[in-house]
Amino acid sequence: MVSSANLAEAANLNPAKVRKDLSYLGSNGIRGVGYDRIQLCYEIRGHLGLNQEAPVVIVGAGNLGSALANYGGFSSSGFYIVGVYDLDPSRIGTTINNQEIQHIHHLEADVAHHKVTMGVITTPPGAAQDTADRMIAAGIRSILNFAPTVIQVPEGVDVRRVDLSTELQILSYYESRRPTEQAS
Amino acid sequence: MVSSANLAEAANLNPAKVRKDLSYLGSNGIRGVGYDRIQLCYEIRGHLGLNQEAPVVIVGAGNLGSALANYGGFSSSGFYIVGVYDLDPSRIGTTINNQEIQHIHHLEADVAHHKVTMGVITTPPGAAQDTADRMIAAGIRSILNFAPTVIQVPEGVDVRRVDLSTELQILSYYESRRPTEQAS
DNA sequence: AGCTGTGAACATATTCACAGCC
DNA sequence: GGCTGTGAATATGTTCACAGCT
Repeated sequence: MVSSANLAEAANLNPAKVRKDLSYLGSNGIRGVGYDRIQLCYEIRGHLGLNQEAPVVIVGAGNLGSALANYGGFSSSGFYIVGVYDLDPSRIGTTINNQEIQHIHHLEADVAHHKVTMGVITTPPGAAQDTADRMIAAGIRSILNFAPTVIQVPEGVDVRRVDLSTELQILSYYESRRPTEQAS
Repeated sequence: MVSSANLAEAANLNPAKVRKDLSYLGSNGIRGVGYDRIQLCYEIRGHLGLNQEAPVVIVGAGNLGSALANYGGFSSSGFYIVGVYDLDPSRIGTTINNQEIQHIHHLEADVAHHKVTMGVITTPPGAAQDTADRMIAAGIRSILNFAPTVIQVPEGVDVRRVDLSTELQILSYYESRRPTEQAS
């Protein structure tokens, strides 16, 4: 069992906020006792839609694509990597994390067969738009774009662009605002 | 020149919010006209601390470390990569993006010499804590941790943990909430 | 005329504080 | 006794609306 005070401390939050937020998932705490960890995890994962495995494809088997295919948290968060695709013949047929890299022309059939709705773009910037077009034509409706390019998509397709340098900028912002530690 | 209405449209925001936010940087718009793009960029970059180059080190020259070292936006956002470090002899001496990968034992001297305050951890999870300890001992005060591990740091050191699967989870959440498109 | 800067109005988020249950 | 669930109180964030400058 875990109390709202425990959770609040771990997350640097106010206990009342923890309780109020959890109450939106339906009341699953026990008064005088706290929350059951197992049930709570299940409840939260359910609300986030992580209890059923979602199939994804990764296009671009460079360093970033390989890193994602290997990323432990990726598969453990309820995602199932249907395939990793590339154009470069020297990469095709090699394996990353037991995934054989496929030629991009396998994309359409795989997406259809596994009913894939989400795609990850880890290509060089120049290839990102073409990749997105191809994904969308194949039936993908949600795209995670790691390429440093803004891609155009039709109405109804959802894109999230992730810029890896943003986090460093945030860190740097706090770093630049530190009170200068000076001997007095 | 660009108006708050232009910016608001591009960012999917209310014009008043744009104006209010920009007003916190000091009033640099011209009434009846708008904001000067050049000056605005300069002003914003200045406030974010991106006008001076900040030195960073990357420890872990695997796929993710390599991807970061190559990442265009990384260096163009005002960061200067002092060095990329690893333990694996087969990686040391190879180059990524004109950076020769160094043995980790060069870390301390490089951090001191370039007055590095920020470090990026892209090691396997098992090595993350040791890496952090070593960075902190060398004088680093802000750490960006891509390894899927929670690391312990002393008071006064700032850590940001980045989980690459979080963005996919967010995308997946919206995907799961889509109104089901059904022929009527 | 057209757009900024900003107080006032409104909306949303967080915290308090306590009744209710175990 | 101890912890949840939640209305009421407070704090924060957003938008309106308009005076004031160019």
